[in-house]
Amino acid sequence: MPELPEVEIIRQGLAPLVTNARIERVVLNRANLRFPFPPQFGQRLQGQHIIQVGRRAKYLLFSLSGGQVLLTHLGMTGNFRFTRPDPTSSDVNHGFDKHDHVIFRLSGTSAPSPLLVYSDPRRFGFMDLVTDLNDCRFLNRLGPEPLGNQLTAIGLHGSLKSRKAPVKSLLLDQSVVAGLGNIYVCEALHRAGIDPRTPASDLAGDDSAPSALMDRLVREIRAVLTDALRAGGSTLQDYRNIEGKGGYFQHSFAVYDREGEACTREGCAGHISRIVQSGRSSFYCPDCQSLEP
DNA sequence: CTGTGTTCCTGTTCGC
DNA sequence: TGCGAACAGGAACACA
Repeated sequence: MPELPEVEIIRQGLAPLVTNARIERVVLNRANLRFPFPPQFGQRLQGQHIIQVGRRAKYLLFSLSGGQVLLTHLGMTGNFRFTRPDPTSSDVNHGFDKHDHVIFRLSGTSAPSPLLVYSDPRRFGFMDLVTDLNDCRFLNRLGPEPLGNQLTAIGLHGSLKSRKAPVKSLLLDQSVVAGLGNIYVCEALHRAGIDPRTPASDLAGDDSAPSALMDRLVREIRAVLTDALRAGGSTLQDYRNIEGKGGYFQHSFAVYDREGEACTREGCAGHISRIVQSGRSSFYCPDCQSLEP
């Protein structure tokens, strides 16, 4: 479940290996992932050079020499790796498996193999070829990036003050804050001492200025993402960086997937609860995450 | 517009 | 041991 830190780690690993490389050939092993590939997807990529690898929210953006952008979303289980089929291997699948859906053959790469493979068992990921980044249905409605200075307490206050839905649900909404997923929303709310069920408008308060708690929330969102980045992301089952290695931030989870375990906050004797909000698990400590702002 | 529920998909885990 | 059910969840979409 790659969220912002995991996608950013992949971007950082991929960028030095593919920047300035040429896409020689693209092989699609199926017609669609979550969505159909765009028409002539492979042909339109072939012969183009990769100018740079960027990221917006959980999207990877490969800028191409022809001016277009290859947009990829990893969904739940999407991943990139380089592979070199070993001709002496007895592996009848030549190093590929049934979930390797897209193979990019590159030239001019410093990677150990010219074959960049996109695998995605659950196929929640997708790819698109975008002509105008300012007119892309996937990017148009995205909210501010939480790292950098786009996300502010004032801005978040403005987005949440009129909303009655639980703050947990809204932080998962990519149009409110871009790049958060279930893990980091749970962790940020715990760090900020906010109950995930709190109506967003209660958190925002009546004032036109952001509350201290809103300020705290923004700082904790940044902090948890920064900590996760530093740890190389979180690996539950699928996530791997471009070198095939997992991150280790999962060992620093305070609440996520810790139902029944002791709260790690100093001085708190609580135990982590799991509830379901909008069909998703929320993990929190009932003792130190308050419903009252 | 807002909030909620459904849907897609497969691998893993759990209960009987 | 085996089998089906439940679960995991990003985000588009449908709906009230």
